[in-house]
Amino acid sequence: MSLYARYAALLDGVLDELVASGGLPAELDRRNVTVEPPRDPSHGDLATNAAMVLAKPAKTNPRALAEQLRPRLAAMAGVTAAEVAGPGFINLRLQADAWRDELRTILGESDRYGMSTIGNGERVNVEFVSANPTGPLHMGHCRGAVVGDALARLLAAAGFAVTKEYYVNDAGAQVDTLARSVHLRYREALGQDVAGLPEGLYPGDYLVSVGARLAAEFGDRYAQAPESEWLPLFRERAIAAMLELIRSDLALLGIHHDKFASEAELQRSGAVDRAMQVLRGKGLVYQGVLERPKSLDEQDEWEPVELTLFRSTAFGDDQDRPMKKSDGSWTYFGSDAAYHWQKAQDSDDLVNIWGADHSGTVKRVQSAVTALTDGRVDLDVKLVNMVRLFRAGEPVKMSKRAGDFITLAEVVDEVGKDVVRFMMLTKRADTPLDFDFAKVVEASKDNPVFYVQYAHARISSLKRKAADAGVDVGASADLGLLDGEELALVRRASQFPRVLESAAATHEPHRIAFFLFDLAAEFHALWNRGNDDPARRFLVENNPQLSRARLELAFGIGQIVRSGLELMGVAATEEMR
RNA sequence: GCGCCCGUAGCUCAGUUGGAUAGAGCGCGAGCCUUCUAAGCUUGAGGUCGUAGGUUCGAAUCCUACCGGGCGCGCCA
Repeated sequence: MSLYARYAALLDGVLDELVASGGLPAELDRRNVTVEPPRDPSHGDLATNAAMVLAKPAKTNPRALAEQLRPRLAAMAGVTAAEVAGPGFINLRLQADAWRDELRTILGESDRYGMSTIGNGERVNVEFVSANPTGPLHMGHCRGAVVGDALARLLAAAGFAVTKEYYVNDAGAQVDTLARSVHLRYREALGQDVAGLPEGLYPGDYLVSVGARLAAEFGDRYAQAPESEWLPLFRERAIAAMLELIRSDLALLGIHHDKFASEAELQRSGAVDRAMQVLRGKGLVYQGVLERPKSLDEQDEWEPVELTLFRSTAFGDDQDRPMKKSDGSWTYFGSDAAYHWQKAQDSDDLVNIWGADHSGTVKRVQSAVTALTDGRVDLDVKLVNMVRLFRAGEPVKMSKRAGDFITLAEVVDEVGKDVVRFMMLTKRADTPLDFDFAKVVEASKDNPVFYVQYAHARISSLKRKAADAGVDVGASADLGLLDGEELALVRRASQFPRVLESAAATHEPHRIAFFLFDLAAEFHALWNRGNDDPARRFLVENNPQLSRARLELAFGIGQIVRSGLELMGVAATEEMR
């Protein structure tokens, strides 16, 4: 258990005592009571806002309550001083040994340190990527893939039971286009002159081998046949091939989904019908005509048509949304509503990672989830903004036509999985991100990937060099030899559990990257002292005891860096090359 | 016109889900180093947190209204 959690529990006990002795009313809401490291280290090791939060419901003022709490907190184990400060904070100073104990805890718990149980085993479904199965993944998908996977790792580390899911949009018009594109490649493979690519078909070379395989299997059987004879077959084969391609692209990033859910299968199973019946039973489905869209110009044509609508306005959406088209087939939203209902069957909470261009559809799906689960399940949609690609400062030009885009595989091939993953997490998901092929592999302090990896490599180098310095890493260490400056690094590292919990709770994996950068910076600063003063090095010549203690410190920091990188899905390097 | 997101140092961005004197990197200024603990180090300046109100012990954070930017807004996916 981390030090912060331990003192939070102790504080809770003190509040219980105060309630028992009549100093505080019972039944106070303590949820907002925190035990945190003060921003300013001169304020001590820990600070609590208990007096400020509880004063009003206890019908007293913060300073008075703080004075009441102060002696009791000062008497807690390991506390050397408690002072009331500012508007009613209580600052605690701990024995220096408290941080030495925390270092022992880090080393003892190793990769379990910081793992949390706040998830309480709740089932969370994280749906991400879900790109249409019509081609390889490109950079537009990359960020969502990394953010989703990192979030899944975070939630698992925070004690949630996580399912990673991919929704395969294999029921719309796009997969028919895919099938026709493959049919063209199939005829091409048979030696027919297809005379250029018709408008609207997918041009990518990745379909050539799919067509060739079909030619090898079926010969010219479908070359002249009417579309109705080959379309379903070609569609099925093409989708399977594209999913294989997508899976291998994701594998390049170390990403593996637990479940691939098919939209077509969902429709065939009748689940979409059932979802609509449920909504109809709640009076939320009706036949109606939508207003003319506001985005249309005066001269644009528009025919009012009666449609099957879901009353999403009852849940805060701007307008009701069609579930069925006028031809009787399902809209994308109709399927999606049922799909989310399906996910909600065995989930307590849902998370979707979507491109920011889908922001307009969030509310209708949330409305459907609320309606179908009677509010039991919450859907959080994380919107992921675009990645702008640069080469040494120059924007990489990409035209949508002719399949001229940078694929995920190309990027991973050029800079490596770990660099891609780390960079995708260096900004909040909902803001645009610049990705410069030159900068992300630069070996300098400006490059956060390098900077964090470098810290870990330095620590790993100590392991290799210890023997040369006559230090036995197996021997016991006297952590009493660590000074305040060194213990400050432990203080920083010990915030890892709190960072993990907040990142998991807010669904914001980038917080881990920022924490690791700060920790690495503080570590490098301490390391650099050794440049001027050899006595400040981690391995001190002719002083195995001191070296031993400092090694423990370094290894503890290394453990946190490793754990953090693991959450991001980034390998910790042992050596820089 | 409506909805969502964003607005924090010259630039790119964090900000512990309402806490104390708002942080980091780049850039800029000033020193230092020329090394094998390597791909520099130390330090300084730089802010009406878009604007104006409100909520309260306390607001960059929550509410309202404006200003500015992005995305979206037929039965597409």
